[in-house]
Amino acid sequence: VNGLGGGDGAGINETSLKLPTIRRFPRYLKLLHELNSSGRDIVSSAKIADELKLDPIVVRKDLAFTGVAGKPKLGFSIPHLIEEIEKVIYTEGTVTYLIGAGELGSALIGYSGLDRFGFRINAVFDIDPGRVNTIIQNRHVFKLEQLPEMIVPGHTFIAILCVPDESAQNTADLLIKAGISAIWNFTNTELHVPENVTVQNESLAAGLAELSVKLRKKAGTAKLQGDE
Amino acid sequence: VNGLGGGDGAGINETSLKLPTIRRFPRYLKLLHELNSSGRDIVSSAKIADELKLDPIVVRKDLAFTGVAGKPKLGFSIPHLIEEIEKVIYTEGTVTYLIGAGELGSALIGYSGLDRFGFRINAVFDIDPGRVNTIIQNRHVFKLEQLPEMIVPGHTFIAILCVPDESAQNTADLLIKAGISAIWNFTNTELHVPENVTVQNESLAAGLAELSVKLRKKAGTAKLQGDE
DNA sequence: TAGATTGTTAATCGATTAACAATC
DNA sequence: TAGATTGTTAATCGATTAACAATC
Repeated sequence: VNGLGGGDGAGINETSLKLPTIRRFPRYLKLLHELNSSGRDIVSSAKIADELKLDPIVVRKDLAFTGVAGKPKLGFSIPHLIEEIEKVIYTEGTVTYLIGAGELGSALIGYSGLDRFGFRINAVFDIDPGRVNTIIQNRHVFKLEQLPEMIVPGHTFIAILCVPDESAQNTADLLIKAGISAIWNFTNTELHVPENVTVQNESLAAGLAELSVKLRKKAGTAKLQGDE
Repeated sequence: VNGLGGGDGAGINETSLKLPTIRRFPRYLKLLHELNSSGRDIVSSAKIADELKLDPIVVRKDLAFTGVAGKPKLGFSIPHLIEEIEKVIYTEGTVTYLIGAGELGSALIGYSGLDRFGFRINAVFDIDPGRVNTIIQNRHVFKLEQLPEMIVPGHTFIAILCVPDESAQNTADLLIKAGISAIWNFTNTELHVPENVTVQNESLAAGLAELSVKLRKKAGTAKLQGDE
């Protein structure tokens, strides 16, 4: 599969791939692209760990999943790592529809931060007559009712859900009925979906809560010294 | 060890608050508000677990951190839970500045999904002359250079970083120099900051990677049966 | 060879899950 | 009381950290 040698092939073993590892892959990928652009061809786990403030052992274990073999005393081939990590992250052969061209939705249309991961929104939908058939961020906005006929067999369809919290479940139901494979949920609503539909929740609220507690902890330790 | 001294009572013991618990708090809060609006006054851990698809034991352990005592056979007081969870999540006494009024930045200004957490952007800054001194989302955009003079002792200042990846570190350096306490980082750049500055990374790329792998795993198990 | 780095196996740590006692 | 739910202690599971062998 990946040229590098032995038949049994490198390539990712998705079954055992751990969630924290998956979430670190984009960080590796970005760094590797930067190193690559600067003309480097090989990098050590120590170097990566240093740049990303990780433990070198974590890096080695994560990279082991790519199947790319490192060379002792030298490190890992940057192009090979890039190739293999992209294979995991790339949403190849998927069609992505954005639902809800409001504030957050239009931001995602205009957002280029995910381009390097092969991310591309294939069409934009909305239910608001004021938005339907207008151009937002250079993209035509389709009527949501047109979505079902744009879902055909042979591809994986991902819906990015950017509607108001109140309409989240109703819209999800419509998408599920239309045959969507996955929902990337940017609302704060807990979606109820059948087992065969994948949901990825993106919760700003969770991040804000985390930040808030971090700050309070810091303030706490700053004030009451001599504790601990 | 954490004396927290006399006052005990209810209230959160921040020291031992776990990260997964913190990230679940907003989900509890949203549900509790909904139950409260529907006229309920008390709720069991089983009911919460059912609504949020969690294990009831997880819910009880999480709620234990709030210090609110449940009543056997009945459940927990909804208003009390709301009060205590809000104490953890609310960014009280903090001043929040948004840096970068591009696509993502303006989306965050217009986004109301965090209102219930007491979230409010106090001022908006940008470096682009085409944006400075314009009104975006009903908010005046200040010149970034004006930020330092708007940081004064006695408050905690949070910067929401929505600038292009390439200018992320430079902008962070400027914010740190100005005396910011925390950076909510929406860029894909790994920020290098001194120890006393809190960073909260919000990575869309991590979420996309997670979704991508989930989908591939599902497709894999659907296709190759009996493999291993 | 000597040295540095990979790669794997074992130990620790933390979070979830399970079991059960306490209580209204 | 009986029953249901809380709350705590123990067991399991998973991820990180440590130790060390393999290798170029």
